[in-house]
Amino acid sequence: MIVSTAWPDHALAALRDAGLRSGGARRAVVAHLARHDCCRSAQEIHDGVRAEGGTVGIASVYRVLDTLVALRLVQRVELGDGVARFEPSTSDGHHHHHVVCDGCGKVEPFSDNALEHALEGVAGRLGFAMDAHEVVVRGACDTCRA
Amino acid sequence: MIVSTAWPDHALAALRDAGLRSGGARRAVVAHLARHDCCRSAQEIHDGVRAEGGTVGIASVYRVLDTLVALRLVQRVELGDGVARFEPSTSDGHHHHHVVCDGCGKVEPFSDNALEHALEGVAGRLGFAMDAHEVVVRGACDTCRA
DNA sequence: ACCAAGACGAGAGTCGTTATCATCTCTCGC
DNA sequence: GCGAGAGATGATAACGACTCTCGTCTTGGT
Repeated sequence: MIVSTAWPDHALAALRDAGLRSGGARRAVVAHLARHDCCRSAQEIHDGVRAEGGTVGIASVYRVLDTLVALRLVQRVELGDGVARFEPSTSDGHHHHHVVCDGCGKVEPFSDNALEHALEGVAGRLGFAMDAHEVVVRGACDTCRA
Repeated sequence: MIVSTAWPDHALAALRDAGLRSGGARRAVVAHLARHDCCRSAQEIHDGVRAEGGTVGIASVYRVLDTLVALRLVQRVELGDGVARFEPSTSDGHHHHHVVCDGCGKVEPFSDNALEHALEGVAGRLGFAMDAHEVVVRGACDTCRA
């Protein structure tokens, strides 16, 4: 779950390797994502960067996120509230999923090997070359249930 | 995967049990869902009902779907394209998930016991009372890969 | 420093979804 | 069956997330 501290460098290097230039918006979005490694919406990123003095446009945020997703540097996450969220994807293939509490809206990450194995089995059985998957568990957290 | 042929009756009965009335829009949406048991968007339902001579408003479709989801008669599914889809949820607890082909957009349902067990294990470990979960597998189907 | 390609920001536009409100209809008590 | 009121419906306006467009600015190579 820990995003390597080298992630922003890795991401910027990958952008360059892809033949893309280094612009202010890209740097700002990458830096912001690196500081908040779980589930940031485009709006949150936009506001966050602005709060730190940057002047990125919301369009640029979406553009940068699009690029990062295409390069598999960022994973898009949909929690069912109509807002796409984004988080850095680690290069070592280790990733996590999310539980959402219907009561308080709290989001918590988790990872589970049995789950990953089951998904690989399913993909193989169906003749799919799985290159991504998303799991969202919904329920009531212990405090909301009390 | 097979939706019981009794689903529409079950759904209408559940609506009544919840103290709700039987209006034309509810019957039309339930009937349409029963005929297409996998992944229908609100727009598709609206168009489908209209094509059959009904006169439901799009607002009513969303309202009815909202009600059905709240009563757990219908499951909301997000495949990542910004459109919410809906399908009947069987009363016996048996449900399915979806694989989406990034190449041709084909959607296929699947179900897997190991996956369900893994999810239950995760929820228990986190202290969550899981009452729903959604899994989307993304990849290339065998024809798109060839 | 110059220049072309590319990146950027602002704002308009698109589209799925939700809220509003006046009208209609179902259900219950008579 | 009938009337009344609560609830359901449909058209439309409003909303919000996201995308497109376009003119300007920056980057990186020369």
